[in-house]
Amino acid sequence: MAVKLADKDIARIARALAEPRRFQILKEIGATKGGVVSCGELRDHHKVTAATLSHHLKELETAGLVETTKTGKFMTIALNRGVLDAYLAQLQKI
Amino acid sequence: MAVKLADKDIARIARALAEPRRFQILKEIGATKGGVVSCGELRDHHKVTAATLSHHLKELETAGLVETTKTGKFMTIALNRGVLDAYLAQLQKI
DNA sequence: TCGACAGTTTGACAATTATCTAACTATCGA
DNA sequence: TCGATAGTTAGATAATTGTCAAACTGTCGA
Repeated sequence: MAVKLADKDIARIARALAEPRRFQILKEIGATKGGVVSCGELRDHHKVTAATLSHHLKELETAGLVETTKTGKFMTIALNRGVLDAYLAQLQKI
Repeated sequence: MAVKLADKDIARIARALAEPRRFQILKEIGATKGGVVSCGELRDHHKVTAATLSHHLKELETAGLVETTKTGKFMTIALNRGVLDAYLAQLQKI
């Protein structure tokens, strides 16, 4: 069974998902093979500044929905399916 | 298979769920037998004015997550599990 | 070492929204 | 019919947040 999320975790995840751009980003990551994407790829698909993108990624990361790893200059963002699934499991139980 | 939701529908549902009080209300409705609750019961559990509660119920209804029926002076709110499930199904596919 | 590049942080601004009060509509019982 | 009660609507306010520009940090190649 998945981890039980506290109410505040659920709220944070829900807020992260409620922003259309972040939802899109998440779908984009999930659609790639391996569930991994580079920051540059995201910038190509979203007409926002790097600052804005950075902000959104931080929201997703704080919510636990993605994990980022930095190798040298570049960053890769990976979907954390475990957290997403845990969130869905909680909603399922409503 | 559940109904396919448009992106804007998903966004609306996600926003409805992202508000802690609304999430709580939804859980409360779901916890009752039959998935139905009266407006007064909600007022007992939430320390907000009737106006605020009305606002939240409208958000949930617009999102399709609940359906309300008015009989005389009173209102009953029912969880619409179909919409919730459709939302979860979409997230599942990410 | 230096410049270019990837991403972050900070501060500001605009849009959204949760909340309240007050006034309103509608229904029921006396 | 009147008063009380259930819920809505409108307008105001405060908090949150998506966005940008500008300045910053860290890394690589020349």
